[in-house]
Amino acid sequence: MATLKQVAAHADVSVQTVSNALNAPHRLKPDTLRRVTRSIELLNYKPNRNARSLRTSAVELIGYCVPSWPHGQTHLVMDQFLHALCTAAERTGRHILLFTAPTGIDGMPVYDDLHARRLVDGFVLSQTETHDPRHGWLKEQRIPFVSFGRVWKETTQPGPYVDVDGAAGCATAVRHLYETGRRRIAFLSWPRTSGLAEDRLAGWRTTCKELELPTKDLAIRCPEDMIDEGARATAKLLDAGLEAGTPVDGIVAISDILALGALRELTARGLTAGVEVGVTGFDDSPLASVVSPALTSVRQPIDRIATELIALLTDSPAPADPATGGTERLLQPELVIRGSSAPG
Amino acid sequence: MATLKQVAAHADVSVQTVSNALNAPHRLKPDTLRRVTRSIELLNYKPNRNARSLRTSAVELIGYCVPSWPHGQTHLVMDQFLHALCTAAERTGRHILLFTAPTGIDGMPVYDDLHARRLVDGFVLSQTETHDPRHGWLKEQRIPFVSFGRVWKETTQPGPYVDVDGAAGCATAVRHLYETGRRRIAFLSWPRTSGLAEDRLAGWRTTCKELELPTKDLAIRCPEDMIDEGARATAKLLDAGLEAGTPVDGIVAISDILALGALRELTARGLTAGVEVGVTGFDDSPLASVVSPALTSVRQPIDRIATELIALLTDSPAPADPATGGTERLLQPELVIRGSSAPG
DNA sequence: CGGATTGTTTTTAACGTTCAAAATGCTGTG
DNA sequence: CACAGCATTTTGAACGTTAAAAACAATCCG
Repeated sequence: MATLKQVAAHADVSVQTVSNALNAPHRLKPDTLRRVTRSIELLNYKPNRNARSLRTSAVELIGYCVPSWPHGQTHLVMDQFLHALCTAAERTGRHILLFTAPTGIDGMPVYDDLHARRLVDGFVLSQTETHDPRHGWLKEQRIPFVSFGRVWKETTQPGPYVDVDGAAGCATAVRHLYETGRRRIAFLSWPRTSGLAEDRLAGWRTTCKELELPTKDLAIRCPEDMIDEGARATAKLLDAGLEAGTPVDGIVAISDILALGALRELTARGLTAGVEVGVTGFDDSPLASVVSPALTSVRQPIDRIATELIALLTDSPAPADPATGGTERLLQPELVIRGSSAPG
Repeated sequence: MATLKQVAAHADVSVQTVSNALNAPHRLKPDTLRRVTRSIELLNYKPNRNARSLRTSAVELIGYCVPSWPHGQTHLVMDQFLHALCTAAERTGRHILLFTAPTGIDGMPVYDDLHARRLVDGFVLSQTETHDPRHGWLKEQRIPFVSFGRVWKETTQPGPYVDVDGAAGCATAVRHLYETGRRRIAFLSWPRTSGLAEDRLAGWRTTCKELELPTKDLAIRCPEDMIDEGARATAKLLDAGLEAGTPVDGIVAISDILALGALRELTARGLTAGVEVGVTGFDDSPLASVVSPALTSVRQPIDRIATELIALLTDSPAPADPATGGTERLLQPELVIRGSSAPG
């Protein structure tokens, strides 16, 4: 494996000149640059990143803690997210280093260790919890990080974040169902403990109010994100609607999994999603396009999220430029319309 | 951030002694060791990995190329796999570095680059294709790697691998259906181009022959791994069975997704999976336990796979010990029985 | 008691890069 | 022609660690 020294000898210049050819080519006389470049190519020289990092104390690696999920639950778009994050990191010459850690504050020693040993420059957090302690901790330790997801119910965010406007996403879903003629639109949610859930729920409620649609008894909290729970909640909604003579004709689900449950319950009752009842999901997971009728779903702009995460983490500290907007980015999701809400 | 030098000064020993305290504690006098250890803790010293790597030229990082999937397809167990891989790597003090690369031979320069710049020591490959060119290439370049998945249709494997005995998995599934009284067991497969598919298909066919069950016209190749395709194939099987007066009563699917299609078609026809027809999937993805009836599925031993991958990659070159079995490991999957094959 | 043996600690020199400062060469100016 | 000013290149030192060899200390044996 060629080293700077060997390239220098080959090109008959000093070691530093070769280094400059790579890191500050404008400093070299065009002629020298050409000669050095040729030697680099000839010897197939690749700079040793460890030596570089030792000198500059920057490793160009970003830590990401691979979430471990409660049994039966999976992040259906995690592979998309990781791919996007990698790609975004690579665009800046960086890479993603995976690690595992206990959840919550118990995991912080691991983060600290990775940073102290100089395995990573900083972290991308995801799976932000309502009172996530990690952000404050990292900030206190002055360890660089950026979060995918806001820290809910805190007055101030303890660091830079990128998030998706879940309220807006659900609002769009409600409006879409309204435009396709639905007038009694229910919401399948998660337990109250999740800030994420409250955000999306609020989007549904506000928009229904705006459109003068009913909301009473139309929001159901499923204890877990499972198909069965979605089906059960849907059954409850349909039954109550029939009894009262005001049938539900739209269902906005907080996740694709719950929406799938709704689809299943509809099918079981001989109803067709997209005809009698419009259904939307959230995340546009791979499942959405694979079921039938295919599921209308709110898609998070994953590539954009990844790009912004990397930018916030690696760009020079907080350009107070109001145009790019400091260190907080709220991105708008997009509704992908398929058969479950509008047949044909 | 404390360095060896500072710790050495604090403990009043030489730098090398501190280094030894960490890397070869048996060489120190117990008394010295105690003193040094105390200083290390007091100063909260963490060795700088870059400096270490520079000196030893081992980075303790393993590269893994995050697969980018054709639209609509996802590896439903990828997050489980990554988690297991991380954990296994961490047990040996290593970590996983993610990267992206073009598929096939076009991606090799990326692998070469990462290795040459000393960002990684070696690679874990997955998504092995039938004539995967990567293995041979890496071997030629003497870049360490290990593969999850065999290279099919080659006389010799160009490197160490771990794989799951798909034929055995399907055989188990067939036997299980047989034991629950099924006598006409079909197989939902993928296109012929996949070695993986042929392996699993062979397991089904052989076992049916052994049990003297019919196989003619009972294997269907779905062009894509999608729920719809599984449903369509199932419909075809059920129709043909009815016509001939010999109804299909068992379905072994090569993936959970296809099995889900089978479940859907059964439901659509008013049949109950696990009662009239037994259905099994492959991979035990999160979906399997979340549908209803829950899906019986062949589970790959993911943790074991990850452990063996890391072991093969990092252990001293090929212990020719026949007990642990050289550099090729074929692991046995396990059938997870749920309602889709045996109600109640 | 001398010398070999073993156990413990220190010294010296690298690993491959970049930073900061110094040196060199060149151009133009008075 | 002396010299300031600039562009280009080289020198020397450092980043934090470990390998190898050397030094030192303690123990054993005849």
